Amino acid sequence: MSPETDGPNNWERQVRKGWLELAILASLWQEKLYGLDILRRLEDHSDLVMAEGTIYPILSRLKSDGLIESKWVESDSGHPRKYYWLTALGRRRAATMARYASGFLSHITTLIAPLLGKEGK
Amino acid sequence: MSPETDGPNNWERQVRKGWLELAILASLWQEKLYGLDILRRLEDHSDLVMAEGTIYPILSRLKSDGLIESKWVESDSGHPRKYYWLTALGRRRAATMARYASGFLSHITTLIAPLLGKEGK
DNA sequence: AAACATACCTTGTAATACTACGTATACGTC
DNA sequence: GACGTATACGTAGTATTACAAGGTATGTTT
Repeated sequence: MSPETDGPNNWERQVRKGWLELAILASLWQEKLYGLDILRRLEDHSDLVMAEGTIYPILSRLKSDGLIESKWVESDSGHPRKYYWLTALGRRRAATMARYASGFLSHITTLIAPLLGKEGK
Repeated sequence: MSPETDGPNNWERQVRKGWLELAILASLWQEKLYGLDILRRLEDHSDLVMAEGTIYPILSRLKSDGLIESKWVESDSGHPRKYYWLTALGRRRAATMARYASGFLSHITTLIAPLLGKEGK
């Protein structure tokens, strides 16, 4: 067992937290998607893995905040799906969040740069 | 009042969360610092503003995890200060976290890139 | 010795996401 | 047409994180 694995990925989880809302809005930037689809895409393309019990409450919150809208759609392969898309407000908010996040990412990048060089392993 | 300021900076807070531990470890990478000093430096150089009630519990946690050590030091300008520095384990952990964070930052950057271009204001 | 400044610390609370479970619809197969 | 399975959505309870608000201790200034 790796010596670094004892308190195992608590901090990984911590760092991933808080980005889910923005990630969901970003997923809907170009296309309408349904819940599990958003989840799978983020899992495939990003490091953002979230449980079903996580995404649905967030989608509810986003909807009640007026950032997204939804509609039930019958599916070819059985079982209906609830598709979501951005409202005008949601689109503006997503862009604003992205700009803020971008600045934040720069700060963090600068902050941790020294720790990425040679490291006395 | 800006039209975007209604649900005000909940999401900003959200995005900042989770990075505090790494930010504190990064602050201690080169030098020993005391609590309020860490807080002020992060406020000046990064976007990471945290309350006193936030930093001390984190410092306690980091210490009980064996990532940092501390020592009281008398100050010239009155009132003693508690200086913190990284342990060997803390240094390894900080480097590991930084590598993980770096990868994560890339994913997020890619994810939000489309939202940063021209935006239908 | 009273007022102020610095620094550290603690208690209670709100928000976020997770685990675990429950519900609904449709398909296949016998 | 009943049963098992797969897909998709949803909820209740819980743990963690950070914050707001307040408290303690030391030293300086007047």
